[in-house]
Amino acid sequence: MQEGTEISPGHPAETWRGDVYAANCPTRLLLDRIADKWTVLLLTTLADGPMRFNALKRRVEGVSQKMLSQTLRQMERDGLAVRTVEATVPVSVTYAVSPLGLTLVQAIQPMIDWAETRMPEVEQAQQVYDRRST
Amino acid sequence: MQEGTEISPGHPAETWRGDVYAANCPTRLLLDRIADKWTVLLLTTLADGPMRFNALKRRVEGVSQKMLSQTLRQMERDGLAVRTVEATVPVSVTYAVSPLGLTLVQAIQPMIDWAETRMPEVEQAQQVYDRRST
DNA sequence: CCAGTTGGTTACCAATGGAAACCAGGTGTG
DNA sequence: CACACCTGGTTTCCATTGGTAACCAACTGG
Repeated sequence: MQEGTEISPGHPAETWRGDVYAANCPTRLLLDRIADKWTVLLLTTLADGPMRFNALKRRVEGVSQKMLSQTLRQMERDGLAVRTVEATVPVSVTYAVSPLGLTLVQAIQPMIDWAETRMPEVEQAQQVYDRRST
Repeated sequence: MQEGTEISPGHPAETWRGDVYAANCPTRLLLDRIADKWTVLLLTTLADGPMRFNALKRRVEGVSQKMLSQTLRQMERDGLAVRTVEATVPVSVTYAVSPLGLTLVQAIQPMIDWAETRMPEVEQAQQVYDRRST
């Protein structure tokens, strides 16, 4: 997830225009970064306001410390989140969404809304499918 | 991804209302299903029109046959895609987005649009980050 | 009869993710 | 001083996941 995510050099920009099919279109690149269990969750959580490392850990049920620090570092690298270290005692590290990250949160909001209204239909479809196939 | 994705029985529906934090809120459930490398890609590809198995494989660069069949089956179970077998020779299997799937495609469209316009900023952020930390 | 089409499944192996231990740096308590 | 405990991590180890490639079944056309 870290390596090989840069735009492959030598590919003219026009190659991918509109293709979700080509491996280097922007949608693929975006999915390479946010299509994991935690990034979207952390992004929306941070959208409610800046939060410290352990607060995030407590609030987002099920994140391991490892994935939390790993995902946050990646979000920082991608310019979606901002990490601030305050030299208090003990040291406190605060994470916040960047302006760019906020635009992504807004772009993802319709998907969240879809989940809230449509997930029951998905569950129902699963039940129908499972009953048919057993 | 197949097991443990059903709504945990015994959890009152009010538990998750609004919490992205709780493990059983609809957003988490949605992410459990679409936050992988292929589902979103296949969904948007199928949104252009129904397509046969091997056509999908050829068009979506990089999908293995295994993940293609696995992801399509899951999308069918979730009610997002419809699988149609025509008893021609050789047999032809066509996949299409369901009406429910189409509403999801529309819900993720803003995210796709974000990718098209904002990914350059992400790449720039990465370069700045990498230069700082080396 | 053999190659090639269709749409898969299976076996094997490398990479990813999660649980828990460990670490550094500092405070406060007995 | 020794010890427990807070902060925010990193490391280790193991289970699950995903990719590669081989195999399979059913049928056709040469």
